[in-house]
Amino acid sequence: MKADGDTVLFAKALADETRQRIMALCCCNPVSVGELAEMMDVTQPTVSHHLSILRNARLVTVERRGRQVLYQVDQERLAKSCCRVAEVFAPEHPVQASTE
Amino acid sequence: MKADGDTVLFAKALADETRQRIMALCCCNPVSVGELAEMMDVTQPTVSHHLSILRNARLVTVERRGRQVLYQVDQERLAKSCCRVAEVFAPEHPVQASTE
DNA sequence: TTGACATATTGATATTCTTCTATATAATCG
DNA sequence: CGATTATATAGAAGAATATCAATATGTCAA
Repeated sequence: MKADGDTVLFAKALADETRQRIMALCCCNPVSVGELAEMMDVTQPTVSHHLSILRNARLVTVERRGRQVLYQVDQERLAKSCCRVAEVFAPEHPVQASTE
Repeated sequence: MKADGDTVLFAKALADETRQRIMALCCCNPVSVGELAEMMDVTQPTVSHHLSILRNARLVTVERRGRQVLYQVDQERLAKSCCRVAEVFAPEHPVQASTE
């Protein structure tokens, strides 16, 4: 398997401490933007900005609930991206089964 | 498993197209800095700079051979880092066995 | 429709990162 | 040692990114 833009997009989306904190907070249940901003020491626009990057990399799912917008990590997608990175850069390492 | 600086360091090291190309070129056999620079359209200092970042994240191993320095992806370390990311941010996803 | 609330977008600023040229360090050979 | 080759480091310029305040957009309730 060869590298392509996907692996770069994925790594860039992951390559920020604030984004990783956001992802840790909404890895296992939907969380609103406001809740995220409140739990972290950054402003709401900053959270929105990071969420848009995560959305772009398809690492989160979005669900509107009234006036709130709930975000949650797309665990399957994230796990697949991780596997893909391993397949590309560590192809000889004994590893989980590929999905292709 | 909780996130820590390691996952950020790992993602940042991976988050550059040039570095991913370097890693693809030396994923499966040792390659010298000069060879890398020649195969890519960047200068030798640029390659050295990126290699130092990869070294810092322990994603490559280094071996001196005469005056050349050979770099190679540490596949085991890379695969483990990938698994760790999946464990942290997709803990509920059915996945490869953890090493701890 | 108006007012209140939740999120997204804009624009500005500061920081971080990538890349280059120039130079230093390290190793080998005559 | 001095010359040559290979890699690393330093310093600077430009691009990309993170963050904030201000504001726009969208949604609900009265």
